[in-house]
Amino acid sequence: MVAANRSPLSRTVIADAALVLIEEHGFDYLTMRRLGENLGIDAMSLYYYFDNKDDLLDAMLDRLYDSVVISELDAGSGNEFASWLRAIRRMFEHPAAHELYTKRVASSPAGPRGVLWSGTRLLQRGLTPAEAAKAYRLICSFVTGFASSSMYVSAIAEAAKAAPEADDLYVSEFLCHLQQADEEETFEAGLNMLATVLISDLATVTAS
Amino acid sequence: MVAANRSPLSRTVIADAALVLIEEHGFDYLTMRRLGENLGIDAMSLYYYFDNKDDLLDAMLDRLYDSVVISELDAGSGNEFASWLRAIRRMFEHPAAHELYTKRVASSPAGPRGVLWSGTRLLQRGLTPAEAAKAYRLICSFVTGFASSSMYVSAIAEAAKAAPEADDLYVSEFLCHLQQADEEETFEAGLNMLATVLISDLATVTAS
DNA sequence: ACCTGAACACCGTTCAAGT
DNA sequence: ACCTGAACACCGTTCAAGT
Repeated sequence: MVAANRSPLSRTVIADAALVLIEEHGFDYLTMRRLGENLGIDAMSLYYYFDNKDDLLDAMLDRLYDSVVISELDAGSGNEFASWLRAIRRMFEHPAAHELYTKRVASSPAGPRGVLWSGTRLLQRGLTPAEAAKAYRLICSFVTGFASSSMYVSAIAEAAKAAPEADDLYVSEFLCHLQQADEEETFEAGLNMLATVLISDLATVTAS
Repeated sequence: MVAANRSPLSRTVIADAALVLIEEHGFDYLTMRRLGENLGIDAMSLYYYFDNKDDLLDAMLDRLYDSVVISELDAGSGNEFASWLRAIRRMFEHPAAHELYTKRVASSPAGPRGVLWSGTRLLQRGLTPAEAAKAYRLICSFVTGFASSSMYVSAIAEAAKAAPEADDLYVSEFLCHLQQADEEETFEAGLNMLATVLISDLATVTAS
């Protein structure tokens, strides 16, 4: 019989608990010991479910990816690709996402899943494999880069205001716009640019 | 008199030594204790030069930025901005760059330096402050995102080959192209796209 | 099958003390 | 001014042992 005061444990349950822990206290708060305590078990019991901490991180990233695919796809609308990219951007708003992604995407099952999904969509749109690869590379760079830079542009712009160059009126206005700009609007502008150049007319970019 | 068997210490000398340590052994190898040993001093002496480890990391990122600006600028060629972006991409080839950038760019002096430099260039090209802010956001997203994804695309594509979807001929060709594509050529395609859309004709993207 | 507890080899950091 | 060494409060992980 399972103890009444806690749900039965599994890799998924533990990974989700770890994500919540980070939501509440930040990435560095997550330690095996604290996670164990939070789940009501000895920290070392976690090694029954995971080989090591990296294995846990991989599972966490995979859970984040799950939440994207399940919730966001309005499949068949003809624009699933764009809405998937928007969902990825939103995924990166989770305080764990960026660190998990850069550290573990190469080893988590989430990595292949993302590439295969995107690649398939691009090929369906009629791109050749070579074009699709180049398009994927540019799109993925923009989306992940945009998401990461979201986290610190505002702080950097704030710090830059103290520099002597910021006495210049245009420069200081530039910095203000950097802080106040609507993230979603800017992201859409980027998607727009990518769609225009890559999908309907990739050849002009491809031809070096 | 300074001991003959080592150069006099300073923040700069120590930060450079830390960068070398990472080049040789990877990011996680860098600990205060190992860095101290490597410099021939007690690890705790490092706290005479740095408030804490984050302070050291900030200094390291600033040193990486230094190497970019000094070496790469063919100023006055009319295309300093593009060559600066290329130099940033090359900076990210240093095994410490990505981790330092994402962790510390918000607090290192390198952050403001980069924003001010880029902003000034964009304004000189005749963009309004609002246009320059949007352009900076998109360019910065692409350049940093491209640099980070360079580190793992190939590994992800390799892993994806094992998935059942990769039995499809087009998909497997797509994955091969992803691994074999010339990084520099793809990066140039991205720069090209940004320059075309943002700098000579930003308005069409800006107008939502 | 699932969990515990002691133990090991590390961390970053503080502080009083040395030259 | 520059450096040391002991000490503190942590880490991740292993392993033999318990139920």
